[in-house]
Amino acid sequence: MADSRAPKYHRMADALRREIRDGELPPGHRLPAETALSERFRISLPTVRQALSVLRAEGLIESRHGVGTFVKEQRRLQRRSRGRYGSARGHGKLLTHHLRHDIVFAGRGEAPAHIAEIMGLKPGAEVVIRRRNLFDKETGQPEEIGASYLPVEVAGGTYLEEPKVVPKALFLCVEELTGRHYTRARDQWIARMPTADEAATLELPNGAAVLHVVHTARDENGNVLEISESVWPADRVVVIDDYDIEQAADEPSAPSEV
Amino acid sequence: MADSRAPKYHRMADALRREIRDGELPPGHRLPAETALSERFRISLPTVRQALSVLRAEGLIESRHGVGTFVKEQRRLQRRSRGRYGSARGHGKLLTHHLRHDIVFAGRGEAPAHIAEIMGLKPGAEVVIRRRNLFDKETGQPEEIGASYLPVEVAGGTYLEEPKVVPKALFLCVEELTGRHYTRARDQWIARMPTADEAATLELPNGAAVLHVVHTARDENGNVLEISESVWPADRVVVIDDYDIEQAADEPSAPSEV
DNA sequence: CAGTGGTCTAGACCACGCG
DNA sequence: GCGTGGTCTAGACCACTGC
Repeated sequence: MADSRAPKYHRMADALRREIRDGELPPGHRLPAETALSERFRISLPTVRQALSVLRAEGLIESRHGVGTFVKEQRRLQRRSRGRYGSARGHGKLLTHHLRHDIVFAGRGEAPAHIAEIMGLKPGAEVVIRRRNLFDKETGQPEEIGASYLPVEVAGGTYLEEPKVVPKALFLCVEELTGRHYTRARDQWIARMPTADEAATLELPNGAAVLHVVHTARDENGNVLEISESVWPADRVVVIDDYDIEQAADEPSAPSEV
Repeated sequence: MADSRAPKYHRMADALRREIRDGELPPGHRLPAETALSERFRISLPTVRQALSVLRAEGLIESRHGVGTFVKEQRRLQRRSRGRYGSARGHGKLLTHHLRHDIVFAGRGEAPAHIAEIMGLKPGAEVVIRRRNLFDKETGQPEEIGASYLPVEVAGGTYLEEPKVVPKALFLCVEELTGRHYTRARDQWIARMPTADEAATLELPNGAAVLHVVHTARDENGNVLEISESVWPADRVVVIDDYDIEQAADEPSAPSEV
């Protein structure tokens, strides 16, 4: 860490990183101005900015134009993936009651390429789409971008095409409407840089990544009932999945004499 | 995208990004030297470098010191999370046969803070640790850093303390050795910047993120049997979870005459 | 208005990989 | 030796925020 042969911006980033981790620079604290840091570390302004850009990419600091550079809250908020069904089977409640749901869109639309591919449809085929943005009820901060894609034969002509909050977990609505059963699921996890739209919606600082999960649910015949995807600001969340582990089915039944 | 009021480095990044997406700059292709890009876009060298750093952070390009800047393979390799048990219950095989396992360490050690906290132990308490690095068998490229932490009362004195590849999925070993059953699990997903060690082990380019999952498995009494964590290079993988969706327990049993 | 970070330039020198 | 990207400097001007 204190390698004196390391680049200056690297050593400066290390020094500031340590001060942040050790609490000398607590969350919310304003760092000295770049010109002040330049004098303190005896490093030129461009190099100071390079060091800060490293910490910005790590999510440790955040710069506000015209205001200053601040130590970010390091607390990651726990967010629940929508990929679990066990608890909702019991009470049917949504797990996101502390978030405000904004239905951005609900109705028919063209399936994005990666969705059409999973569903086995041609690119641009029509599906039922529900888009929503989720905000923290207290701070108003955007916390999640969500979208659900349902085949027309599953959700066409139902209230799922209407831009209203559904009365219970989406999969319970689909099962009730179709009589088909959610049987098997696949979650695909990706971390990547945001699109311009995502960066704007989630109010992401420059260089921040997103965590993206694509959840595909199928019935017992392998037909897709629903694809839902969620996009979170990567540096602000830890996404949690709780689930039961199925017990061994082929476990030999205990011999009676043992 | 083509906003003429956008910063130069942003417009240049957009232009190159489009050329890469459209295949004009195919994967593996070498970009013109920074000096050539500077002339082509009529942008100063530092600003060209700023534009390239954006694309580097997105994982679209990779620079090799003294050689050049190249378009990266955009294929994300599918990696399976170790959080699923269903299929392994059947055949007991590991799902990572296309990867080479290097056991880095196996034995007693101090639990890292976040592991000790989940286990309800004091920081630095002794646990059984198994660390491994996984490499692609074909390319030799590092693909995953893995670690498993087991309470001493679970794995102490067993062959799990020996630095050898286990004969089957770890959870089957633990169930066999202890007679306890994996019952409930929690996965915690995080995307973050790598530590210096991780960046070196995974051969990550500057600014690349990692995808990190902490998997906690408990028995029917809620006691931790195992915590396993995996760290992947975020821009090279999509991590897949397949699982069965439990059917409604309160579903009315089918009438016999139907 | 003063102070801040954001953008941009024109250089210089070094470190690396390769022929 | 040559061309490459990596590091670093000394500036300049602009855009934003808050007083």
